[in-house]
Amino acid sequence: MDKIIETVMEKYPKKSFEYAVVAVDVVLFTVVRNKLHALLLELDREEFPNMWALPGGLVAPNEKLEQAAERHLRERANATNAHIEQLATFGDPDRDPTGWVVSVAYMGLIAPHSFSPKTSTRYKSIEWYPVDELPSLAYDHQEIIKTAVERLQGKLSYTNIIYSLVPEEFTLSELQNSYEIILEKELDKRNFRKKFLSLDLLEELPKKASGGAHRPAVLYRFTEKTPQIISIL
Amino acid sequence: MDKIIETVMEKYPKKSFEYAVVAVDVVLFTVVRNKLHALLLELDREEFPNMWALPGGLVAPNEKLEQAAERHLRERANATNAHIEQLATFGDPDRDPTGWVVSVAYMGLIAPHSFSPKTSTRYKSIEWYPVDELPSLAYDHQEIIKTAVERLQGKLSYTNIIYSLVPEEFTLSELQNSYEIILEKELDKRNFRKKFLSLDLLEELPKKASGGAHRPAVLYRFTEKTPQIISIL
DNA sequence: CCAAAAGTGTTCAGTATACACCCATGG
DNA sequence: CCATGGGTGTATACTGAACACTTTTGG
Repeated sequence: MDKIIETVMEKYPKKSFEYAVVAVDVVLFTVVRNKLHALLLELDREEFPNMWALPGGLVAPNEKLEQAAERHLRERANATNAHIEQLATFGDPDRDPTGWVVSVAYMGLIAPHSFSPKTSTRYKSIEWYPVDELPSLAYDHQEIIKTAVERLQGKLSYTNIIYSLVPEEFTLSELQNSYEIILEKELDKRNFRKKFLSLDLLEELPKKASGGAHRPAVLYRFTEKTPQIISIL
Repeated sequence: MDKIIETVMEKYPKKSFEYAVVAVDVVLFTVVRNKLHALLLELDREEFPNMWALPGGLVAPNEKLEQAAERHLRERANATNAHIEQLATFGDPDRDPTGWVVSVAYMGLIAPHSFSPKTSTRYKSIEWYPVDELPSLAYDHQEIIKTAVERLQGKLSYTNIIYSLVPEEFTLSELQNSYEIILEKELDKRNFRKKFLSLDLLEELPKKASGGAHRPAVLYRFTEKTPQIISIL
């Protein structure tokens, strides 16, 4: 698989083609340090000095788009088991100065600390960036991230996908906190708990969270981790 | 522009490529005869005997994806002024037997009778088909239509896009009828009128609809035809 | 005993739903 | 005068929003 990609890379021309190069880019989100973060790679190319980009790359022939997105997340960032879904496709002729590259963007969601990003070749570094403090971004990746944030905010309100952004076990306060950070608004604690527990998506665990100088919180777990349409907030 | 496309068509190989061919396909919807219809073209190719396909075709280099979608609607079906938005991208390696074609699908909405489809070369005929009585479809166009119908149903409920599916002037009953057909459920007349009029999207016209053996209905018009997020039903 | 987060119910307002009859017209 | 679709109001249930104090723990 990688051999094919390298072959394509060598042939990658500098100008427009009659055929397009098809790429995938993934906006991988997680919530840490009270901010929504996206995973970014620092480019090591002269055309883009000190610029960052989304994890992604070419799609191989005989490869499905979603598989390509998963593969690049794995190869570039060592991330597996993220929930990913297609976001939108960006194909403006001038979006990549090196030629006609049509990029199918994906949104990925992953629980914090569930993998350790490691730099791959061709990149200087890999970093989680808060989406409101992004560095200088290559291509149209700024626009892609903006689209992804809006999609995430929208889907939080009518689906259960939050399950892929929190750890296996979590407290209701942590869950509420994730919503507040992503939706950028405060929620009422009593209303949130009442509503969320009534949805029957969670099971209470026998143990409790400890660790602070305060009353221990009950730990919960999602009973089902498959996407569902439900009115949440 | 067309010359470039023909050039690409001639080179269109029979097997996989390292570069993909990028195409657009449009699911153009309208509501007529109490059914949701999609526009289809009858193929004239040996590989697909008696099969139908969505209007669409290749994207030219230096062309934006959405422009390509509009152009193909125009060239293949003589349709202009449809509201179109990107739906999803379909890129499975085996979705097109002739090679690796990545298709960016669009959803289009157009008022009934607002254009006259005319057959272009390379197609035997062009026809509106009810989405629940589709003919045999080429490629993965069945799946694309299914995705489009679901998207349309979803967006009707939280946006004002119905404006692009009804004529310039319409009665509230016609509007309600469009909702009922697409959402596949009956709505209460009094509640529908109360709700819709309270949204302040419509203006009443001085004239009335005539034509039946019954009381003439007030005609309305959308005051604004730009997409908005609003809770409708 | 103090600080910190966990946990818990009720009231109110606004919105969604259910429901039935008279009106204006053409034929 | 009759068939057809147009047009109207009220009562009830439900849901979202606002709001403050007690509990449990660690230090």
